[in-house]
Amino acid sequence: MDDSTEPAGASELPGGRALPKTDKSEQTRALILHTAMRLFKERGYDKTTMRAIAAEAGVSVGNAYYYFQSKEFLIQGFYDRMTYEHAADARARMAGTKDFAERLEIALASWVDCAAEYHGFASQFFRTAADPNSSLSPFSDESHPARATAVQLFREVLTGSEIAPKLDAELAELLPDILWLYLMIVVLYWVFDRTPDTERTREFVRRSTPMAARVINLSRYRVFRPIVRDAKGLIQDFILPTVGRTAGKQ
Amino acid sequence: MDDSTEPAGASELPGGRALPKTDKSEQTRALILHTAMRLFKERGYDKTTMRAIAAEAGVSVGNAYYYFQSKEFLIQGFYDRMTYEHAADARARMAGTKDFAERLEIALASWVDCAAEYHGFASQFFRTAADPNSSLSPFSDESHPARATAVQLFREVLTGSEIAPKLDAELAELLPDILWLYLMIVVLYWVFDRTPDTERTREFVRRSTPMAARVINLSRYRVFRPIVRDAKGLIQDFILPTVGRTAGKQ
DNA sequence: AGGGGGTTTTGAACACGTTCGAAACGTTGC
DNA sequence: GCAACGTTTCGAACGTGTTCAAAACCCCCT
Repeated sequence: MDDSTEPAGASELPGGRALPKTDKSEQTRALILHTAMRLFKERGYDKTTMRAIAAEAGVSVGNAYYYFQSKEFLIQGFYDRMTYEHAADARARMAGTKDFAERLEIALASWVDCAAEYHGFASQFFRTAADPNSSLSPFSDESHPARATAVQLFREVLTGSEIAPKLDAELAELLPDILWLYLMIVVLYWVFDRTPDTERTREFVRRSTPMAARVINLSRYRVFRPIVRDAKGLIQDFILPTVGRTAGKQ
Repeated sequence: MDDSTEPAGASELPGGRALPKTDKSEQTRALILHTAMRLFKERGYDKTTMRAIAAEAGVSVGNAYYYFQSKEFLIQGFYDRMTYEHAADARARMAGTKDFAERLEIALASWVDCAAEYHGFASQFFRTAADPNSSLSPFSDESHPARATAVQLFREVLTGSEIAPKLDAELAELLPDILWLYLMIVVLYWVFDRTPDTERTREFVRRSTPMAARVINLSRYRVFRPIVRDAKGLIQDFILPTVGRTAGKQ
């Protein structure tokens, strides 16, 4: 419900964002971001002009650009925050559950819920996120913190479930990243979803998670060894490196 | 090597493009498109201004807009054409091959080859293609012809192979669309690929096609019945409808 | 009090996609 | 020849994202 007022430094990336010289500048920054998010929700991304944001926030256009490299960058802050909120919400919701499929479903459903209010303009900036050169791309270096947070969540989805100990260690290592990719697919589905309250995406999650869980479960059996080994190799060699290898770090 | 001079009507969609009143206007249209493509290749999409295109083509900006609804629409023509060329090239290349995995690999490798010269600016307009509201989206109605062409190609990849008759009929029905989705993943990979000559994507294709073929092969065995059935249901109910159901049409 | 240095803020100016009313052109019928 | 009408072409003007040099502000030092 309430946005605003960044976790203060939590999402301050040393690499790209504006330099926070710590004082009321942080307040201005928050004000601008807050105003922008409100207008985005009210009118959509494209229809919200930088001039409108500045005017509404009571600052000059130039000032907005002092804090945010570009209009797109206004989104990164919100993106980080949502990831963080999602992780917290998902953890809380799956606390009492041990079943892997259920945990996975909860984690994904939680994302859909957290993102719900932004669905209106999500597609408009999804375009930007799809640009490989954009720092908004989920694969970019700038998105690394958010990605790491999400991957960590999926690690917990796994380790908190009863199938965790039964899995091949190497596969268990890869799974969090793979599940994150799975989330990316759900996000893609969600962006394109035009049904009321994105009901179709929710249904998609309900239907697909048990199957995903089943596949992972089956991977333990002897018959599947060769194919699982190949799949692992493929993902390890071709997918994760491109995606910004989170695996193997801490 | 040579672009230009649209197949004359071949890619004229009744829905969206400019109305060709048949005469030298078609020539102007082609001139503009041709010039645009050249400049895109030379300088990239973003760095090519409409003014530059118009100037270079020796027409006014307004004239360019008379033929093309927007800068993005300049791309659709080329997109259609490439799809067409790809289908032709792939067919020729896999003519003598019966092995499914090989045919699949050829079809995908052919795409990478056909797209090679556009890789430079592909990522810049890929952004637009990722917008669900854009007609450039591979899932949009406007892209339906191109999609249908590609799906048809994959149908032939399948029917021309020796495993075709052994497959469950229902699955065989779905496979062309699924393989097209596979191509979309390759495209995604390719867009993000920064290696010289997109060598990594080529390697990805070489490595992933045999595995895909193996999975499809395995689907015939009894043990996998339930999971294959679920997967089929999932794709049929949730993926294809969203994607613009080509399946079931002729 | 007065400077000096960094930080923050400003708004005019720029570039580019796009629009639009009007002009030029071409064809057809007289 | 010319008038009428649809098609094509033009280019000035608009809206918007972004830049930049200068001003305002703030805090510390002397």
